[in-house]
Parts: sequence; structure tokens; C-alpha cells
Amino acid sequence: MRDALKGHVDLLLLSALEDEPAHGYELVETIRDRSEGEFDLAEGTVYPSLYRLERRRLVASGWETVSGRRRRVYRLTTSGRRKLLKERSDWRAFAQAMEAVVT
Amino acid sequence: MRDALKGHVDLLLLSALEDEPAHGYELVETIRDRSEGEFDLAEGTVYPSLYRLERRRLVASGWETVSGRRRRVYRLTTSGRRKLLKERSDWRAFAQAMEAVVT
DNA sequence: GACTATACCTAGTGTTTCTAGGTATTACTA
DNA sequence: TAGTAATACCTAGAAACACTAGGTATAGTC
Repeated sequence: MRDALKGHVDLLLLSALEDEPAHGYELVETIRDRSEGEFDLAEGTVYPSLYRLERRRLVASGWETVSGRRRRVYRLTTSGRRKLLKERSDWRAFAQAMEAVVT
Repeated sequence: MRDALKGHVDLLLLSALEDEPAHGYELVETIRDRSEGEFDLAEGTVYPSLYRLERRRLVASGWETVSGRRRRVYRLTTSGRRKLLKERSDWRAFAQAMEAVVT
């Protein structure tokens, strides 16, 4: 299913940040775990996506050092949280429409 | 929802061809109707997609003239029908994984 | 006679995922 | 203790594909 994720990665990232802040590497794991292995995002996908989200002020980040390793921790902004709700409802409409055509 | 369809247009087209052959312009309408307006595919999306499907031997086409207008009518091939089943089941796995992450 | 709908075609644009490299630190293990 | 794996980040370029914006042509409507 190449490219199936196109246009949906932002929603995955925002969703994974909904409950608590997380750093990039961690988001990859969260998404892989929650999707039961279906989505194994490349780092080259995640980092640029996070930068775009930050540029759009949907997330904000800060550096943190844990046992010698630097991490950039992201959290949802207020508009990011609003965006998450919108994207989630857009996703549901999209999925429903897909089912309607596909079935 | 820009780009949400990326990677899913083939499935829409194959689905719309499942029950009977159809021409390109007609497929746009079928997909718009079944999706209740959610998917209004541009012709610049549909025609190149159909060519790619034909090149991969998933559909086959023939010209037809109805009241003076030329139409290219597409139908599923055997492997196209097999592909449809595969893509449909891939879509369901994808949608389920999306729900799992998003919820 | 002008306009709309039907029906097709296509070159180029833009966005975004992914590949394939890279750096650096810590933890494990043979 | 040397080597490898895991953690954690970064980025330039490639590839794919939906879409824009133009085009042609016929039939029907006002």
C-alpha cells in the first residue's frame, strides 16, 4: 500500500501527542504500537513532518536531555488541539465515503 | 483534506468498475454519487490513473460511440478483479489501523 | 448563436513520503 | 574491551501522484 499514508501522517502525529508530549523517536514507536505494526514511519518522514507542524504552530517543542541523550519534545498547542479535532472528523468523513464507494 | 486520496484513487476506480464497465467521465459521477459528494475527482486525476491501471493490465478499454460522442469504456480484467479484492482488504487494514491510532 | 453539458487529453506544478546517507551517546555482549 | 545494537536526531534528493489549467470536439438547450 505505497503512499496510502499520504495526507494522513499529520493526523497520526497529532493524535499521538494528544495525551502527553513526546519526542520524535517516541512518536514512531507509539504509532507503530497503536497500529499493531501497520504503520512503521521512517524517521525521514516524521522529523520533517514535525517541523512543518511546528512552523504552522500546531505543535511546539523544547530540548531535553535524558541520560546524556538530547531529545526534542513536542507538545500540542491550542490550535494544534483544535486542528486534531478537525482532522479526526475529516478522517472519519473520508473513511465513511471510502467505505460507501468501495462496498 | 488535501492529499487524503493519495494512494486510494485506484481502489475507487476499481470499485466503481466492479459491477459493470464504464467510461471515465461516468466513473467521476459514480464516485461522486456513491460518496455523496465527498469525492469529486478531477479529470486530470482520473484519466492518467486509468492509463496507469491499463498499463498494469488491471483494466482494459475499448472505444464506443454514443450519439456522436466518443467514449473510452473500461472494464476490469481478471487480475484487476483480484487486485480489487487485495486493495479492498488493504484499505480495511489501513482504516482499522488509523482508527486504532486516532481514537 | 451562445452557452452548457458531455467526453476526452496532457504538460506541468506542488506536496509529501521515503531512501539513504550522516552525527552522537549509551547499553549490551562476546 | 572492542564491537554492535539501540536510542535520538538531522537532511538532501528521489519518486510518486493528485491536481491545475489549459486544450479539442460534439450534442443539446435557451
